[in-house]
Amino acid sequence: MNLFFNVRKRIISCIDKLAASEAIPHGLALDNIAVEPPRDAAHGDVATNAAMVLAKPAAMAPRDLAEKLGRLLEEFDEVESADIAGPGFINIHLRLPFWHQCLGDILDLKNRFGESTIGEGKKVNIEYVSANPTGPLHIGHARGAVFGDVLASLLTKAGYDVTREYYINDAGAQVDALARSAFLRYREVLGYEIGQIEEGLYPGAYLKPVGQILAKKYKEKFENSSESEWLAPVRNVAIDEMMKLIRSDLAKLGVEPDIFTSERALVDSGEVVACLNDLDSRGLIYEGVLDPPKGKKLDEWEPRPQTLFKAVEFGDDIDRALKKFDGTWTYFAGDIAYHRDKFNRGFSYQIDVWGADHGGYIKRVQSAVKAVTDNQATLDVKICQLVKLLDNGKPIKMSKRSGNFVTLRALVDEVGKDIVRFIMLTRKNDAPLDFDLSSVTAQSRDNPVWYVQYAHARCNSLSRMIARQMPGLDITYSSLKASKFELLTEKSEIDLIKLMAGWPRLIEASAIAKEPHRIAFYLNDLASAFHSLWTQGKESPSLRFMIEDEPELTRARVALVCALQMVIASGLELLGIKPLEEMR
RNA sequence: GGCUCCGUAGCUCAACCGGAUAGAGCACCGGCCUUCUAAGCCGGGGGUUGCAGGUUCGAGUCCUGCCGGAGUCACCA
Repeated sequence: MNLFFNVRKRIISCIDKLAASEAIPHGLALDNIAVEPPRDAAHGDVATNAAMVLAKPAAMAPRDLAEKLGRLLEEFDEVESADIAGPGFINIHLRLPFWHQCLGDILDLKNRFGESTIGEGKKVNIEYVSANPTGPLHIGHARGAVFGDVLASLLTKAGYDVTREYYINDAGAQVDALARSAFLRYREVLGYEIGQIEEGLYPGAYLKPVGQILAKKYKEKFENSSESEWLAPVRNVAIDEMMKLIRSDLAKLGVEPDIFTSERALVDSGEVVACLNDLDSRGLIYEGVLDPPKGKKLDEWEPRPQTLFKAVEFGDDIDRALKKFDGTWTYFAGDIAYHRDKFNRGFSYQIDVWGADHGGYIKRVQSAVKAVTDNQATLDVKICQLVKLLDNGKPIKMSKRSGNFVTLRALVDEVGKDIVRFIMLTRKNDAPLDFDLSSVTAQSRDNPVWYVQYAHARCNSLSRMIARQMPGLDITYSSLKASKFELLTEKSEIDLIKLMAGWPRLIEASAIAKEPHRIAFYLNDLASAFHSLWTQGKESPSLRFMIEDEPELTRARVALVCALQMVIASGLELLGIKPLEEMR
């Protein structure tokens, strides 16, 4: 399905032939042979460095080897020419019928076009968002949510068996602070004056409904009781309510994790203790004193003995604490157990999506994963950089402390989920992203969402036009599939097919690199090629899609547009975006 | 100071696990609307890929050292 993969097979068969004829040695390493589109389309459809890679081990001059390979490649029907260029590249031009066949394949496969098997059904766990259950999600979470969700779709399309997971940090001091904040709201409902909410608690109004739920559930039960009595029950209610809130925020964005795992449940079930006992039995835990960090902040440093994990043995910079001063587990201790738990659930391939502020935590967790799975698991961590929210070029100020920050919900209500999703993927994940509220809804070339949707809608507008102007022409799906593709001979038409033919390769490359943003960029390219072709019809009537006295040519061109629409739609589908049928 | 990420056209960014003459958009200049949505398209100028070395047939991409920016730095999550 991936044409570059197919050409690669051809090339390797040619290498085998050369080896069989003793022209080159047997068993040369083929791993470094690249088969890819040349940067400059004038160089051909497919280029390979095979001759350059093999030249040295074959003890031949690259160009001589290229010559031999090229001649053999030209024996294949679909190969028009195989030219030698530069230091020994082989540039392959494919014949028109090959591209016409591609178009037919796309129409046959519909939105399954682009599916790949490189994942080989391997289980992958993608953990993303994983925000503290202490309040509504904000705009920064939106990026991680979209990134993780689309990465999951992408890997699914590439043949992996993907599980989307959300880790609930419901065991630390933060949720105790949440409980205390909710308790204040509870007292507020009971008629007490709560005054200024103290530093360190959550002042947001979103906890008022939780206060009411508590009041309804417990009446005056905790009115005069001590914290040790009310903390746990209030905390449970508050966490439940926050998770409901978070789940509905995510759902608004079209994000629905497959499973939610609770940190507290891991602690309560003894998983954390079991995990650390295991490390301890292997001599990887000790009581020790860390050196102070070099450079800054020397003043507040006090050397203290702590329970430490030998992270250095597994690649981290220093050993890491497992217990806090009060004797409870650190977040890290829970995280070790959590990643081990994922491994025990069958995920030897794990991906975590984190915010930029957690970058310093990567080595630590990776070292733990190595230790705890005996190097049997791979953990990739993808970092999403900050999102800067702007309005007409001016930054919108946000402060989480005051409870005054732009929520994900408010953002989605303002511009819509599809736009949020697309814009979040208009930058590489590790680059900062500007999100300008005023420009993302603009209907112009510089708004990529609009531009891609417009291309999709334009495809429909062609069908409508045909129905009106050429009512006798059958452009049902089955008729389009049977149309005469050989009538498509214009360069720009074939170029469009070539671009579409690159979709499977793009999926695979994006999946390997774990870079879903490439899909958004590709869709932009596709849209651009189509808009260009469309406008060419203005100047050259022969290039129009609809030509009334040439029904067969028109049908073939509609088939081309139909295929394009399918590819755009399946790309948008991958991004979790609904393609628009018409622009309004 | 340690670690991580980033540094590409005036601006915002691409560049497919090392490939050929580094590409788009915006802005600027010049064209294209009785005709499928001009909400668009075409053309032009614009670069020592932060600097200096190294690895090799070949480096924006890999390695080392600097410069500049962001994040982070026992015990929080």
